[in-house]
Amino acid sequence: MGRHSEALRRLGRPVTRGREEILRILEESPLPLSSRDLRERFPDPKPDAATVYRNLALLSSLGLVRTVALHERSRRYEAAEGENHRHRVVCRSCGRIEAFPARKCDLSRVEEDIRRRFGFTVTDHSLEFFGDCPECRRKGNKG
Amino acid sequence: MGRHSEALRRLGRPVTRGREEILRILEESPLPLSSRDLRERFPDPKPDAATVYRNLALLSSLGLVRTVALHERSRRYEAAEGENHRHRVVCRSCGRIEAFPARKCDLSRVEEDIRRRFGFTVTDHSLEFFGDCPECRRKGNKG
DNA sequence: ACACAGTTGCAATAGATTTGCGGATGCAAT
DNA sequence: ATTGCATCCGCAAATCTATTGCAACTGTGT
Ligand SMILES: [Mn+2]
Ligand SMILES: [Mn+2]
Ligand SMILES: [Zn+2]
Ligand SMILES: [Zn+2]
Repeated sequence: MGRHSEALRRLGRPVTRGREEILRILEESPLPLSSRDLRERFPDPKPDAATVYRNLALLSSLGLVRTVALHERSRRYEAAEGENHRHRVVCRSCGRIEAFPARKCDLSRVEEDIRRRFGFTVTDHSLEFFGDCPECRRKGNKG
Repeated sequence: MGRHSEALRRLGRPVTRGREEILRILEESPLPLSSRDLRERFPDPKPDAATVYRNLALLSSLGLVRTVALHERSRRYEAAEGENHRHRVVCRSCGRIEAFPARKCDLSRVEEDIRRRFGFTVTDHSLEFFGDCPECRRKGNKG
C-alpha cells in the first residue's frame, strides 16, 4: 500500500511487517542507524535481531538500503531513496554524526582517472569528514 | 634506532618489537591491512592477537597509524606517515582494493561549509569509491 | 481454502575486538 | 651491571556484532 510495499512487490519479494518498518524507520532518521538502533525503534513486538539483519541484507541487495561505514564497531544503514546522496561529518571525541546532502558532488574527474588507471567502473562513493564538534572543542578536545 | 623507534621514544612510549614491526609492515604494505593480515606478516614468534590490537590502538592514539573503514567485517589499518593521504577503490564483487595517493585533494571548500554549518573543525577525511574491477566485470558482474 | 516459497524466532555459532591478570620487559636512575 | 617502577605481553575469558540451521509460520498466487 505504501511506497515501500510497492517497491518490494515490484521486486518480487513478500511484503512483511519487518521490511516495511525498516524502510519507514530508516527514512525518518536523519542519521544512519545501526542494526541495534533500528530494532529499538520498532514498535512492539520487536523482531529478532537475526530477522533485522536478514532483512537489511535483503533490502541492501535490492538497492533500497545502503550500508554506511564509519569508523565504528558496527555498520550503519540508511534508506537509499533515489537521489539522497550524502556526505557525513563525525566527531572524533564524542561520535556525534552530522549528514548533509551532497549537491553538485562532482567527482567525475577522479572517477575517470580511476577508470583509466585501474580499469574499475565506479558506481558509488562515500566521503566522510572527521574532526571535532563545537561542544567537544570547547571542553578541551578530549571528550 | 630506525625512524620508528625515534617516533615512539619521542612520544614517551617504550619501544617494543611488536610496535616496530607493526609500523614496518604497515609502511611496506600498499594496502591497508586487517589486524589478522598484520599478525600473519610478523616474523616468528608471532605476537598474541590482543597485543596486536593493543598496539594498534596505541599507535592510532599517537597518530602513527590510521584506521580505514571499508565496508568489511573487520577494520583495516595503515601507516600514517606524514603526507601519504590516500583514496581507495573497492570492488563490490571480489573485494579487491586499490589505493592511490590523492595529490591536490581539494576539499577545503567543503570543509569550510562544514565549519559554517555545523561548527565542526575538520581534521581529516576519507574518500572511497565502490564499483567493479575489470576481472569481475568480464565475468558477468556477479563475482 | 490450498500449496509452495519465502520468512521468522530461537538457539547455536562464528569472527572481531576487548579485558583481567600475573609474569616479562623497557628504561631511567643508581 | 643492578634495581625499581611503569608499561607491556601472552593467555584465557568475556563482549559484541553478525551469521546460520532448523522447524514453525506467513505471504501470495490459484
Ligand atoms: Mn559524494
Ligand atoms: Mn582526500
Ligand atoms: Zn563531539
Ligand atoms: Zn572484483
